[in-house]
Amino acid sequence: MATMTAAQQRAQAKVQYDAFVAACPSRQLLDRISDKWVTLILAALGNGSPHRAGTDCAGEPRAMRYSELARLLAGISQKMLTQTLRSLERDGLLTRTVTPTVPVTVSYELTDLGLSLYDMMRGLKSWAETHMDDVLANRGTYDARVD
Amino acid sequence: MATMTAAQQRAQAKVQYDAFVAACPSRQLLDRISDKWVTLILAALGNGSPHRAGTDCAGEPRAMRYSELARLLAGISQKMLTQTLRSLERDGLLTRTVTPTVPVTVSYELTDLGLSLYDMMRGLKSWAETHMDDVLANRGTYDARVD
DNA sequence: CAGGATCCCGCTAGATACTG
DNA sequence: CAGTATCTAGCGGGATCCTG
Repeated sequence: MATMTAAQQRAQAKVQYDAFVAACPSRQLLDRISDKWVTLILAALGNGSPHRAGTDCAGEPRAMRYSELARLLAGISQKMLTQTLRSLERDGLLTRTVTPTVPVTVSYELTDLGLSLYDMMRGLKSWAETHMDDVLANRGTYDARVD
Repeated sequence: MATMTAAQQRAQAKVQYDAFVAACPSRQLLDRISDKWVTLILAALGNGSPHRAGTDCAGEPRAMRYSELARLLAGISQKMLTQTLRSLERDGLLTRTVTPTVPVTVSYELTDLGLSLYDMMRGLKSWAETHMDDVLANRGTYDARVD
């Protein structure tokens, strides 16, 4: 059993490190918002429509129905839409309201917490719009230098 | 060919939508920072060490060597470390300096752009620390309600 | 020391079909 | 209308081995 000292100890240290990283609030936040559809759903519910090319999103937060979201987020599959909405509901970022009409009507709306997250996303957005072209420019020159 | 109208048109709309989303600066930023190792490398170079449990990161930005980063980020594989550093260099977020000693010495340091991104990450971090416990609490009650 | 080259595996997004 | 169930392929990421 003397052979496990070196590699094994490193492996264990790694596990502990990973666990620590996973417990970090920033990491958890990133895991949540880095999901492609999460941000789009937030944007949809946050300003009444996902931002489109020309129109600079000027809507107000409002509730939306399942089918409305599905239409707005053109590329999403039913599975991912449902799954993402569920997880957001679970985290208290939005509310799911079922109205027992025939057929049933379900609507989704951001909570205060969800709105707060949406606001922070707009901060991200402004950083992105300020600096991403620099990044892309750097990327271009880097790629050109390789040839 | 009359059978392709419905499904096919939706498919095309989806492709265009996806392309639009991919071109969005916010999306590109998210794709970059949502990478697990990117944020950790940023944190490491940004304050002299990745934040640890007790010590509330109070270091200063400084250059680090490859092996130093590898030791600090205990869980990372060589492959991912190299790969991530390369992509960050490509984007102009850090510089890679080779000193032709024997054996070679390579050091990495954040650029101004990289520091700016690191600052924004700290904004994220503060949001996370303020609100993530709410999220986790909601998650707990939601799970309890299901039983 | 710093990194390139391969192989391989688990996860998950997506398509399809069905239902209360 | 608003989902659920199932199956599958693709790929990100890790482990391992090798080099200037």
